[in-house]
Amino acid sequence: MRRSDAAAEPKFRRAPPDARREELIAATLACLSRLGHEGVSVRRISAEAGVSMGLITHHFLGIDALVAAAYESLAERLLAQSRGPALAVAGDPLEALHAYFSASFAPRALDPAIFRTWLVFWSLVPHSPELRTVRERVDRETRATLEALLSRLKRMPGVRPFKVGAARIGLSALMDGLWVELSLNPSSFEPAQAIALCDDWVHGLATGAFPALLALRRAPLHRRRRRR
Amino acid sequence: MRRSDAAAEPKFRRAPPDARREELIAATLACLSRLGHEGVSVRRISAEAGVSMGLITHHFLGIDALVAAAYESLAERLLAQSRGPALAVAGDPLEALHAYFSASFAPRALDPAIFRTWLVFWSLVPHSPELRTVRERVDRETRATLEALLSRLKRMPGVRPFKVGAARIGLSALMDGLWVELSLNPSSFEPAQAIALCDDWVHGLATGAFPALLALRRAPLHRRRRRR
DNA sequence: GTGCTTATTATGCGGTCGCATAATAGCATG
DNA sequence: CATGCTATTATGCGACCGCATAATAAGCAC
Repeated sequence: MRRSDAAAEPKFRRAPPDARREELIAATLACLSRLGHEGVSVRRISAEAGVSMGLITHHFLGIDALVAAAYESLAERLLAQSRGPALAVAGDPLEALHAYFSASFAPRALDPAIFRTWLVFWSLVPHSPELRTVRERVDRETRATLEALLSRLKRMPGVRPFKVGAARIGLSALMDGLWVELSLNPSSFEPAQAIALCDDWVHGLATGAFPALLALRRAPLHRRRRRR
Repeated sequence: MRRSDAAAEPKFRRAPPDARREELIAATLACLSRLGHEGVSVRRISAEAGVSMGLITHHFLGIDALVAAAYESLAERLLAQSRGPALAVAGDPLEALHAYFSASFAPRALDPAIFRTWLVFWSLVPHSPELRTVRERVDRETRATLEALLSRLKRMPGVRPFKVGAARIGLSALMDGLWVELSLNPSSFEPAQAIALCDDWVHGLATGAFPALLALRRAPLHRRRRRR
């Protein structure tokens, strides 16, 4: 094989660490979305990335750190996809929220593969400190985004005052629940209905239909009474 | 060891199939709640039950059928725990719904082990026809329960008419979302707040705060128009 | 008791897993 | 063109996996 000596192509390419890390993250997401929890495997992920197993332990502290990085990557992407359209609406807070809902229930957000991936993350949260850390940061961003939108709504004239924090809990729960059901059983209802239910919820919030969420004027401390 | 000949205890006991099946289901639930998806293992489950691996394939068509049976067992138990208190309230539909919420967010329903188990079921749904079948039946029962409660509410004087089916979708999504968040992060809010949010949602529904859920009087067929 | 049914166990096989360790080679630097 | 750093591969090891198959024995009918 004398001829190949000169044109011998390298047996592997040496990539800058950051690029390699991105490749591994992409491969991880591909495995998780295709195989679910069975995709969490050093062998599978490295094969998907077209590299050898050792690279994972070399570029990450371990498989858990890699999965956590993948979680962060996907979560940031999804958040950006929902937040972008919402923040693009400058005026009416109701429309901004509607844009957020529409983007959150767009087809690409309802891809079953994403749900499969998410289940893996959820099931790893209790056992993986790295994943829990990432999740806390991602959660904080998501909360901040939703609370910002709700705060805009609250400042709108004619809107009954409400507790932003508590409202965010309810709204994100409603959205998550709708997303889960739609992911598990796409035929159970239309995405448009999910959006309408979220819009309705916001409407109820704005019109003061939720007694427990109303921001009541607090009495001065010395006048507070505790029911017994 | 002549002595032991007479008192030789049996090497195993022969159980009636139904009882053995229950034991295996219990062992399965124990493994799933303790180990999550790693608990789905013929070896682990049979060890947990104190029997040999072969028994699983003997009493069930396979591991998938066993897991499906475990899903059904747990789901029925949880449903009964929530439905019982709700149906025990004969009078006020609002109180019946409140009882349903209270039971659904009681400590035993928020056990992290249950969530871990549930994640396994969810992630198996796409791949296991048996599990999907069971899930459809369980879902139908849950839907029926909630819709019955909502129908009672709808018949209450003074309550604005609404679409029961659509309302059920929203309410169960809200409940599921709250349950997921609480299971993932028990310290993010109090169970009592989850109950209050559900009560609020029902209050909004009853007072007609949800435009898209209002049961509008339908125009006669020949007068229907489709917007373009 | 005796025998039959079948619930139950024991064992082996091929495969994949994570991990550790040693060898290799790309590539920048001089 | 030589050299060193380190990204990368290759390989072996022990453990666990699901599955299949043959052997065993519990307990009921007679």
